[in-house]
Amino acid sequence: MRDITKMTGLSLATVSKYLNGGNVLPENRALIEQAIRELHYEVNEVARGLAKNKTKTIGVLIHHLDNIFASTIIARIEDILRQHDYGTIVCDCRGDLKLEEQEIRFLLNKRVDGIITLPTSGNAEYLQPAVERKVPVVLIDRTFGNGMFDTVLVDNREAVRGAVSVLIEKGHQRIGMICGGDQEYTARERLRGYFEALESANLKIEDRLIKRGELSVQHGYRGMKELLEREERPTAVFLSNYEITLGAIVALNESGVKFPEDISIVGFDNMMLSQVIRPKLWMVVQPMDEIAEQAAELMLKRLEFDTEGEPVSVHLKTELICGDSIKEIK
Amino acid sequence: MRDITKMTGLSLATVSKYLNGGNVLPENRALIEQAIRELHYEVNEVARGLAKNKTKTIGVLIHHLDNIFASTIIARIEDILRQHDYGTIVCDCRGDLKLEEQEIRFLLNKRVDGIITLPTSGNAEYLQPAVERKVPVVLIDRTFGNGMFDTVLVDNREAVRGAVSVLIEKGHQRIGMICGGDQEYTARERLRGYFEALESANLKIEDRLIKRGELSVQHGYRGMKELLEREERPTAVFLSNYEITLGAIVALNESGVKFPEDISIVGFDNMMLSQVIRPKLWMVVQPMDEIAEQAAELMLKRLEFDTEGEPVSVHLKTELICGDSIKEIK
DNA sequence: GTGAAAGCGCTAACAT
DNA sequence: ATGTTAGCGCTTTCAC
Repeated sequence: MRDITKMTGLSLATVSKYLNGGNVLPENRALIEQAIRELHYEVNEVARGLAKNKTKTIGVLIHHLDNIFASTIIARIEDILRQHDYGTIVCDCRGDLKLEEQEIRFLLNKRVDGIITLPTSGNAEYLQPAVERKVPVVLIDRTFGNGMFDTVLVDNREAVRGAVSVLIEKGHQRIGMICGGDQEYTARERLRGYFEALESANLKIEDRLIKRGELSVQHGYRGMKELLEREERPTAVFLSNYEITLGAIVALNESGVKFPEDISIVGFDNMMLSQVIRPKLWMVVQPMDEIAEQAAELMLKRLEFDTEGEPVSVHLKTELICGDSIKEIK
Repeated sequence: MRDITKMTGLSLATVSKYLNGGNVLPENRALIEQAIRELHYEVNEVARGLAKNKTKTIGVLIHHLDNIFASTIIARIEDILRQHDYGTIVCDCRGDLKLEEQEIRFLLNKRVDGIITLPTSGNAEYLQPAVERKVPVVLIDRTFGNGMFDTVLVDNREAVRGAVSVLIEKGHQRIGMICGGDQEYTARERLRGYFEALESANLKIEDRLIKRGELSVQHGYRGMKELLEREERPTAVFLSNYEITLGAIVALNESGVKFPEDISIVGFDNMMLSQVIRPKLWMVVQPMDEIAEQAAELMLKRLEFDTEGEPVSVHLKTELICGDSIKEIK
């Protein structure tokens, strides 16, 4: 930049003004533009960040980056933010609470302008440093119910209730559920949807049919195996996320149990899976793109306008895709 | 930081030294530590970055973040780098050459210390700015054959040759291939492996059996459909990446064509898929973790030691997973 | 519209 | 071991 002033005879202030879109005499503008070209000048965003106290980067903290749901959303968010000149620093805390806390500090030290997160933790404690620094936070997929942050959620409860109701309508009474742990908001909501469906059909809730655990292929696999071993097998099982669905299907394949003949299933999260697997899976799918868009938009709004306004909560609908993985019984 | 000096009566230099692990009198150390605690002080990495001309962040530029191969690798890289105190700015250029070029500048302007990339482009042009600034670059999965950058590759050609040879051994003569476009290094290599296998078995290469296109579910789907429509159907098809495999299987399911009875297939990239899909898929799998680890390590080496040494190229082996998706014929 | 000067928060000689 | 000082590359106030 100094070189530009030398080359043009203008001052730092003028050049800076030009760079930031201010008014400059046409002749000077031309001068500067030429200098920039000749010198291959590019702004040093670090210096600018220091001077402006804004880095034009926002931190994205998620529980698992190698998770189709998360990575799809992040990809879209990144895309949108970049179009608004924001970069994103992505941190994956691998489902580790300690790491999650550290990562927030890490991002804050890098002076990100905002944080978008798919939380691991069940409480907002770890976000305290961000609150103190008044760095805006947008939550995706999970919330803490304290109403302190902008949030993008999906109607998990409703989605599961609907899907399980379909099972019930088709005559299923003993319906298994493989889901996440009670400490997770999303898992709790999905489980509640399951309960609600059973209750409103006056079916009894059997704890042995519910397999709580990680949202992992492993857990899906083991959960399904355990359900299959029971003397009174469920006639249908709800699989409450993508990884679990995958694992459960592996278990079925291995055990030679066919769906929907021997057992009915409904999966979650990945439309593609429902098309690839034969017979076609019934599946609850989330509007990933919209989740991403809403989250990015909420963040951009905070950044450009009302830094202090009331937290906003966006609720999105899921969709139930019909397939052939449910058998009508009785 | 200024507050710390006031609180402790020490100078900026001393505090800075402490923060950077220099020698400080035990008493002063204690003083500083207490001040830090009371003030909730955290380094401003932006300011530090400006002063040191090192940002401790490295840019990761990939063609598609919502791609299981890419996101798995990125997740692991991010993990490793963070353990060495490096953050990562992830950019997804969505397979767009223009964007890819822009993103490099974007990263450079953010003054990343290094760039790791899974390139979209077939030539190194867009990396020129990085070279000029002497920012180290590590290539993953694809190379430009100019030997200018550290690179982590997989034996694509060998992998496909091996897999196709298995098909041939099992009696297949008309073997289809659905793969990426000729402008992609990886696609070219895989195709060459296919050719080599056919040639060494003295089978003729039929261009009509080769479906070049995007590495997308779409292309896999259409490619398979087209192959199925031919009057002389291939008896086997090699599917040369994960998305293509997925798409092809959808096509098979839709068309009611069963594997391995009606057609044999070998997939690529995702072990999980091979377990979930029934019958079990034969599949070439890449050592994702190792790819990530090698890439991260190459980058760290450049950063900490020989910034000027000769480019290193790491070659990794793939694995061929046996399944039930190949029928022995004749 | 332009320029001079102060300052963003930190590091790195250099001198003590 | 500690303090003084200059400076990293840019923005921004305030005169002009």
